[in-house]
Amino acid sequence: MRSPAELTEAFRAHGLKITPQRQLLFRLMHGNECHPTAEALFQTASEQMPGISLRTVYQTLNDLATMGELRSLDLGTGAVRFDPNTDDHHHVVCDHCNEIRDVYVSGSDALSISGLDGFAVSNTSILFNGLCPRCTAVSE
Amino acid sequence: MRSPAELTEAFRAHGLKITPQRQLLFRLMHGNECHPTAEALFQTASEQMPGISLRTVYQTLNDLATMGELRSLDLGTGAVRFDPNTDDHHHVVCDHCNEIRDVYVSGSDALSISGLDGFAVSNTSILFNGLCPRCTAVSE
DNA sequence: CTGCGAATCTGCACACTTTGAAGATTGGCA
DNA sequence: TGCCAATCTTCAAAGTGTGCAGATTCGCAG
Ligand SMILES: [Mn+2]
Ligand SMILES: [Mn+2]
Ligand SMILES: [Zn+2]
Ligand SMILES: [Zn+2]
Repeated sequence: MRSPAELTEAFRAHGLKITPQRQLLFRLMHGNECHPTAEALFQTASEQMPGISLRTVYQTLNDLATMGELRSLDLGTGAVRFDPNTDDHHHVVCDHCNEIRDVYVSGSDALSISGLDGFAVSNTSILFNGLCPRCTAVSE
Repeated sequence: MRSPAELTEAFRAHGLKITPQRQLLFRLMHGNECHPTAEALFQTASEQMPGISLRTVYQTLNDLATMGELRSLDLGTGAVRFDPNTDDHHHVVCDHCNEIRDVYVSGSDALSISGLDGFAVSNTSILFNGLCPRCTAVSE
């Protein structure tokens, strides 16, 4: 996802309005590495802008995802998560505390895969589940 | 997942009761390759047993999943899907009609992965998205 | 073959996430 | 400055899944 300044330019270029709500979300998402849910962003946003609505958070995040500025991820944690990192990468989820980290995988072209016959695959995602370092330490 | 007869035995052995509802679901799931949702199974079950409740379908499927007789899958299609195939395998989902097929992947030990440091990974799932043969044909 | 009691089933309420729709507000331009 | 389409807020509702209470029934003891 581009910087708040660049996004502001891009929005203007597309004839979209620059509202304080959008600018706030640009800032909150830029460089955000914690893969927040809309609800989590709403909480944070509400501190800086009391009265902002959850609906607007959803709307803006979905718009940004449609524009390709961020990815929306269903990692099986109940709510969709939003990721400004649009690199080709994957994720690992802690089954205990839901912490999420980026995972980079290479060499996947060496996999031998059967069952995709006839399918036009447009996306491949690898999801790792387990316990994060903290939760591993606690539970032993 | 084992056969309805074997499951009946296993249930008895665990002190669980054999009810017509459970037996019906044993039959509906055995060898079922379409990865149905609880709601879909409820529809089918209702034809053969009018009055069966959706709650019981959920309950029974979850019990079977807990026993390891079937896997519950979140493939991002909105509702959890149930799979009597407990082999180590993955899935491809058609983004247009939601058809799901099994995918077998080997050679994943040759992948080079970074970002899992400290995580105790207990499960890895690969999800392919795209268009099934039928939907590919239609949309061209 | 009964009858009992614990397990199960049903029906309903509710939590949670996300979206639809209508009316109020406002950014951007004339 | 004023207009108006775009945006925001608010509220209702769809869709999935679970908790709970009371009705039913399976499995066994007598
Ligand atoms: Mn990420
Ligand atoms: Mn499968
Ligand atoms: Zn953790
Ligand atoms: Zn299809």
